[in-house]
Amino acid sequence: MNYWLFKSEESVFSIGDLARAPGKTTCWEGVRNYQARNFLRDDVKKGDGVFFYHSNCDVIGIAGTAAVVKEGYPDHYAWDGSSKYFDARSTPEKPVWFMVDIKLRKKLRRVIPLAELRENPALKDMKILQKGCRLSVTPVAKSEWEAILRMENKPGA
DNA sequence: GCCAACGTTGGC
DNA sequence: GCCAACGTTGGC
Repeated sequence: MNYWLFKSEESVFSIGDLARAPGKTTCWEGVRNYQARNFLRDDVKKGDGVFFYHSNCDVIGIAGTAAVVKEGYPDHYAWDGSSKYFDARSTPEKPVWFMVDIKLRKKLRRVIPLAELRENPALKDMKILQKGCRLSVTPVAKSEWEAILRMENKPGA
């Protein structure tokens, strides 16, 4: 059982969108970075915990939690010519890109802002907080997972 | 295999 | 909108 953080631009797909999705479940399509692809293909397992992170928006931070309900499988948007995620290098025979399915566990009572995450000493080694980290899928340590969940009810603490 | 140019990400 | 940091591309 591992933990992850998935980034999403709030205006593209938000925690609210996930809550409204059928079965509160969505596939995590469109990851087009090899390092993130490797995580999705090889390491993200059913039952793993996922932090849902809003990027590029007013309140940047962790908006909710989700669980992996389906392990890595080919991202078929890559071979859909009409998709913005199309990539001719990927075929059904030799898929290049992979995705998983996640299901909403819960929307947090507040978005835990990035600035607060940075202030928490328990999170100083967290991947997402490292300078220049642009990976959209990153591992989260168990201690980090628990520390963040404790922040939900402690605004400004 | 090097590396400059370019495109993208994402916080601010 | 700006710009730093990063990943990818492609010429050599």
